[in-house]
Amino acid sequence: MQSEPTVYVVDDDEPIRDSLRMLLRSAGLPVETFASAQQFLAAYTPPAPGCLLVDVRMPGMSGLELQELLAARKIALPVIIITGHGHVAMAVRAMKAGAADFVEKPFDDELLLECIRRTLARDADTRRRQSRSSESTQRLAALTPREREIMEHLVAGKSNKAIAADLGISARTVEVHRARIMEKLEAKSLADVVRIALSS
Amino acid sequence: MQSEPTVYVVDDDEPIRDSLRMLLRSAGLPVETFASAQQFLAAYTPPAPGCLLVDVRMPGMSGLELQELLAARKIALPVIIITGHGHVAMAVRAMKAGAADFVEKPFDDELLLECIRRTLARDADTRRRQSRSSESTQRLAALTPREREIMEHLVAGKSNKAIAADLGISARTVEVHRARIMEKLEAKSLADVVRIALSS
DNA sequence: AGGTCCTTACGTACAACTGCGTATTTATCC
DNA sequence: GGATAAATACGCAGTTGTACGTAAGGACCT
Repeated sequence: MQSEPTVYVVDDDEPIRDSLRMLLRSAGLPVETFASAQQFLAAYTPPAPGCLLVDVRMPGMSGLELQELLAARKIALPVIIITGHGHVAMAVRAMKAGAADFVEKPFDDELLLECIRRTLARDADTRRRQSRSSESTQRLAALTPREREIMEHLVAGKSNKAIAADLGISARTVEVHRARIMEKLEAKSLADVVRIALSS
Repeated sequence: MQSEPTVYVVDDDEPIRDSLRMLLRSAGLPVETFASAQQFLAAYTPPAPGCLLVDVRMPGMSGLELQELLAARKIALPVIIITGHGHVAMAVRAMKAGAADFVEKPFDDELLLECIRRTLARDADTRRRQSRSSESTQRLAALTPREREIMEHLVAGKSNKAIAADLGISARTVEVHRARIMEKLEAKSLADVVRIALSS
């Protein structure tokens, strides 16, 4: 069960949270608001799609720290940084750290919405791509160590005979493993196997 | 013959050009300076490696415009933007447009050097990766239309027979094409063909 | 007229796929 | 402890797929 793409707003200033919630809701976007990075982290269950709208200056964990923490945990939720007193160095740092955008307060409602929509669209796109590759990863995980070993030889372009010689086993055994690999990967041809092995 | 990675400095202010040239030369980095974007464009021969150090505010073409022009021409030279009077929106725009960094004047010499070294290192890395993929592209370009068509069927996992049936030709012809494909791509196995076809 | 491309047949040799049968080891569950 | 499943291993035989040498014809472009 995967949830709907949601805009997660994290800001310690309640009036701002409320106004953002109104703005986003009126634009038809699902919103959840949090008063701190900790609250957000407690509630967010990866890898729910959407994007994060976070203020830089907050008691406890700052927006930039939250961004870095998500990156360290390999959570690919795009982050839009909002700031009241931003300067260039901070913006550059955030963007280099992978922020989707960096917006100064006071912001124009329409521009912010536009920016959020673009970010959500890119996130959806990224997730579509990743779901395909994670499907490959899952199938690969179903292989036994021996099968994986033989698959690597296959992808390297070796013949069954050569693999058998390399591993000191009979060609027949390689064939059996090969058949199992094709079955587990749902591959109908060697080309499929190579594609799946490379796409993980 | 490929040139050495060079730092291309573009700034209309001569004292700054000179001081940057001194700084970079003393750091052992090859430098070329230009007074305008046009001068740089006239002298730069893609895809020479290195990085571009460019001021935002210049008569004629601005640094940001130059950056966009390079992107439009698909010239992958990393760009470091320098500015005297930058603001956050400009920095964000430059970074979103793919700038490697965005530095405010007056800058710290050591920090700038560090930033340039990182950018050069990343550029060298990117070029290594791309040279491998462009090798594939070149080989693929040597295929005739018919060979390319058959290669696509092969990569899709079809057998010679199936391809022959699809194209309404004899299996032997497919074999001949297949052999030519392997030869031109310098592939020793079907797995190699798939890899090359996917890596382009 | 020569070059490249696309096409084909015959025959030989090797490689791969499949079904069927067998066997050992290890892990897991009752 | 015994049953069961999964992983690993091997052989034979038959069918299908692939590789390659040789030889050669038609289309098209320069």
